[in-house]
Amino acid sequence: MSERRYDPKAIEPKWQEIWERERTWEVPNDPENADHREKSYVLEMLPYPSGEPHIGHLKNYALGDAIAHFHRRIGRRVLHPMGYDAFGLPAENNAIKTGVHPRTATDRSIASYRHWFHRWGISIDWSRELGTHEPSYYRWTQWIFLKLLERDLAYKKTAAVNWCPNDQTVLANEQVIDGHCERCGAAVEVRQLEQWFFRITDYADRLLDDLDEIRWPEHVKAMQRNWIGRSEGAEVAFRCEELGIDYPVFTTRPDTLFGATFFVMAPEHPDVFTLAAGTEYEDQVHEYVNRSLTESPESRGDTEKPKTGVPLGRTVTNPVTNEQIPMFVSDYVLMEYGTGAIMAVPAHDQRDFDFAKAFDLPIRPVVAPADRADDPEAIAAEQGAFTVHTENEVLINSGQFTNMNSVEGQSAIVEWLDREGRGHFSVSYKLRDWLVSRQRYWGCPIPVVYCDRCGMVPVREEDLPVELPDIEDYQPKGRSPLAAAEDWVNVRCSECGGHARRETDTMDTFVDSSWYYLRYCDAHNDRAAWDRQTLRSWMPVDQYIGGVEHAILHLMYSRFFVKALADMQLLDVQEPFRALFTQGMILGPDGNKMSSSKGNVIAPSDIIERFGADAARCYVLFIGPADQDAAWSDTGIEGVHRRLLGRLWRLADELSQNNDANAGADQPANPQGDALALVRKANWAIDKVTRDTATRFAFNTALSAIIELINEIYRYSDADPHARRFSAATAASLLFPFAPHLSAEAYEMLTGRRVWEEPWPDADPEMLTAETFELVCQVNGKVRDRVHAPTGAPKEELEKLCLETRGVQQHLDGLEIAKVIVVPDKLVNVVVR
RNA sequence: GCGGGCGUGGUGGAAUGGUAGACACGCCGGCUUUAGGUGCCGGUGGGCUUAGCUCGUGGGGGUUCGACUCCCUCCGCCCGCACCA
Repeated sequence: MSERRYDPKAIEPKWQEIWERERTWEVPNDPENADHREKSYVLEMLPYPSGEPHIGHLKNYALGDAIAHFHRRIGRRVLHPMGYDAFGLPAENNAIKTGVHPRTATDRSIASYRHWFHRWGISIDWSRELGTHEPSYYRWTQWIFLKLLERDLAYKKTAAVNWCPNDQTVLANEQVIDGHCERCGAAVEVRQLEQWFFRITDYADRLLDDLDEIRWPEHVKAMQRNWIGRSEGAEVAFRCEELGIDYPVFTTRPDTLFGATFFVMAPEHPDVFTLAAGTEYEDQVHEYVNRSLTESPESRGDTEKPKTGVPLGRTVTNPVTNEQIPMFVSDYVLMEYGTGAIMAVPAHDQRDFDFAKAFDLPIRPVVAPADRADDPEAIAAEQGAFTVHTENEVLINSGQFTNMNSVEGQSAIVEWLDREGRGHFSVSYKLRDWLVSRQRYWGCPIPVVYCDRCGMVPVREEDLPVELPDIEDYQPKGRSPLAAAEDWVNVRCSECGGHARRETDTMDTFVDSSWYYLRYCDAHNDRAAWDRQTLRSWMPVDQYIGGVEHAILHLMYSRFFVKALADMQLLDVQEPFRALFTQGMILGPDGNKMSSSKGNVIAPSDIIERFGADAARCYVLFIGPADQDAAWSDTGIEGVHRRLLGRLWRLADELSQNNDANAGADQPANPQGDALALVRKANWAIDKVTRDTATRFAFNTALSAIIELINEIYRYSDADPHARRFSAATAASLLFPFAPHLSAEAYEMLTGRRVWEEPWPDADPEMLTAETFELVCQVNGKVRDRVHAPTGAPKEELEKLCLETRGVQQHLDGLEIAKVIVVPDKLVNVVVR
């Protein structure tokens, strides 16, 4: 007789075929909301198709799928689609190396990803599948670009931009990490180039404020707040009398204005040469500025290096003291923040202090702790008496503002400046406009042409898409490879019919992925990017799941898109992703990030081959809290394979052999003894798994509860088969979101029904409590005994039971009982002296 | 420097202010097996004078009848940002 055993290779394809054939996970659009079920849009970040999916993808989609399945079975109408972020540099770099068209390599990868998502049994509505590189998709990416252009939210300007010499393209600020290209790691250079930008800075305040409205992890919100970098302060004008020019500065500490003893400009400031012209420092300034501009952003940004700079040979007037203070140029002042010039307050700013020391400039304290305000000399004697902005500081050496606390002093000084016309309240941001043009081939063409006569002309909507032409040479040469496609570049102007040339830059791929979740809602619409009514029936995404690496880029850009499109009355939400879950990484068995160079890569295909998709999916969720990193363990997945899946399968196999007509799979009516204990355990598991899955995404503890239930069914091997069958069917039902194939198989064996068509089980409240419980008996907070007590017994009875126990008696010896705390149905604590 | 988070057995980790260590890995033992593996059952924080007692959640302090959990403080680690005025 051949041994019957759990065989995922037989089970998994069987169910995958059924789901495919019956299109089980497809969900129709319902713009009129005729279906009254609550909608739920569950979405994992779309993959970038490169090679084969890795273990991180498996975790991402196992997570999302568990949520999607759970939502379906609690009665929601679930949208769970899939697509591919298909434009981008890796495919293009591969094309340069191999000559294979990026589309060929990309489509091959997409086929692999699609294959594996099926093989993993992810419940996707495949009817909505899309790739951002398909003209039917990027036609609408171009349409959105034109909408932004119409609203002046897309614009072109010459600016100092980050240039990656290796990838031969510009990069967005967000794509520069420590002065290096986030993609290839080459040191980034600064170049003056004409580029396309999206005006995301217009949305800075709304992007900041609306973070309060969404359920996102605190650290992701913190990163976005940090990146937007809003600071409140004042803009103050410092006048250079010799040239008769006002130079505004931004400061967050206008209360320290009396301590501004010098003035510093960024090397990029357009006026530094004008200012230095004719002074003794003219040559030195030229030399210093040229050196600064050629220095790498990385070494310039080094906060450890000593302060350097050159005097400009001019002075400006401090508007409150009327003193003439000297002007300098120094590379610690950044052109891109504030006004590119600062007032320097060396007594209260470390950087200004360092500069003052290097150049022997006066350091004048103007803020002091309240208890030392009468001793300005002592404060002045202390080097670097830096302060923080609190209610406990007062202004000193500050004219009419002296003795005010620094908070009221700040507003008083700003009001005074305002009255005098020397300054005003102001807000500054770190956020810069989003640079979206790239000098590369494999991206969405920017839909504008440059007419010899009319200048820049947007492509007409009816002429979209501007299709990406095939080219011979993908090699970037400092301009887009598209520029060489002469047939494509040269066109007739849609305005005047004259000669025009196409824009040859393509868009940053983050533009493509900033709106894909909108397209899923109405994926086949060929008259519009989406129907507003249809969009309203699905948006926003109720649960978004992905890696934290997209905390700023993708998640900020998508929020900007939605707000801009909402302002154009094209959609009806203000935020794309109502809730966000950031999954932790799966590390190699050695605890390091997986990389082929370390040789610690676990390939999903091997794992699926050895243990099956269900085991792989359960293991990555069982390994630890899903938002935490965790190291892969081969023995760990074996445990899930054997102790969870194998044991459940054997139970189903054993119990389904029993054809006793009485042994149905529904909850037995009046269980007694072991059967009762088992039925209680099953209901406990229902309650536990439901709460862990619905509210906290604690899949690790949900799976633990299912394992406990299965262990219990084994332990009660002699219990009434009906109770065992019910418990096993319950385990299968609860396991379905995590291990859909085995669960479907086991559930069918036990009940003859399809588990995904069953509602999520409800715990029977009667079965969640027993008639007795174990009363914990404490003396002074220490457990001294335990005793069985009737559930719901009055406090007096519990107190009496506790005091009678031997363990408690032994610790009461000769002591006086001061107090007795009773927690009903739980414990009694006797406080003695 | 600023912001976010973390610190519990040999390991991954459990624990609405109420029995610390669920569940799993590993290890030990038993049964089944010709054997190995599989399977099933049991044990497994440290110490001690072991019916029990005692110590124990990074260190110190506090609140509380009771603290892994709340507050203060120090130490250590991880992540993000960073001459941002």
